[in-house]
Amino acid sequence: MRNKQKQIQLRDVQDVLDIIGGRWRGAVLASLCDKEKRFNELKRDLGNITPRTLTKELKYLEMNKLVSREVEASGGASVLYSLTTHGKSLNPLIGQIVAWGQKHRKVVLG
Amino acid sequence: MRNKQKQIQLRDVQDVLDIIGGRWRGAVLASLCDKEKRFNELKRDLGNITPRTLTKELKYLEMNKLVSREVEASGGASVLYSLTTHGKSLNPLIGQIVAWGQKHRKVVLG
DNA sequence: AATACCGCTATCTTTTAGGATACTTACTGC
DNA sequence: GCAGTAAGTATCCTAAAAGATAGCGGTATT
Repeated sequence: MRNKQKQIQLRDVQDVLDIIGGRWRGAVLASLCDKEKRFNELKRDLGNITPRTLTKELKYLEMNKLVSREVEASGGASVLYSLTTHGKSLNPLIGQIVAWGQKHRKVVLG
Repeated sequence: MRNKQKQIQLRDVQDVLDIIGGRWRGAVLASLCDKEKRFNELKRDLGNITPRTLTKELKYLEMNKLVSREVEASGGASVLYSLTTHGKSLNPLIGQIVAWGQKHRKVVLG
């Protein structure tokens, strides 16, 4: 049983790393933590992500219920991406990641 | 300034995800959180990782001072991999990852 | 001497992620 | 009606990650 538990944990770790891993997903989420954003705003924010990749990442995150996409009804074309409640629950996790990252840099460089 | 801060955070997130990200690294670390292990023990633990990949991941983690490798002097060939102090500092983070992962599965499936 | 396990390394192939670039549709303002 | 911006799609290409498979040097086991 102990072993089964462990297997589940490993699966959890892999799941989560799948979600926030990769070159961009974590960054997209982190950027949306700040506030909701539009497509091109995100694009600028992330520096040199290509639209193709950004689209894919956003779709993936939507599928995983972390991000919601809403078209603003009236006015010009404008789509808002924001974190869902579930997505927001990642916030403390990302906070810890950032904190550890800063510590890590010191350890490796120092 | 606010924006610069944000840039730094994004870099941190990406750094960390580089380390614990990918298909296997997080799982290797999580498995070692439990206790120190030998090569084949890790291999069995992780299910279907190939030796080639496991070797590479372990080397990477060693380089980043997260894992230490020690050959047991006497007796049969036996190598112990364990977390360094720095590696252990990842423990709470991994704990949170597991916790969030479990919650996430419920949200996505439920 | 034969078998078997440990800790790998080597080679080869497949899969995947992601970049580059161009194009499209829809609306706004002039 | 033309340019500009937003929000993407479509197509093609490359590099890197990881899988499959085989083998090797050592030890210990019988």
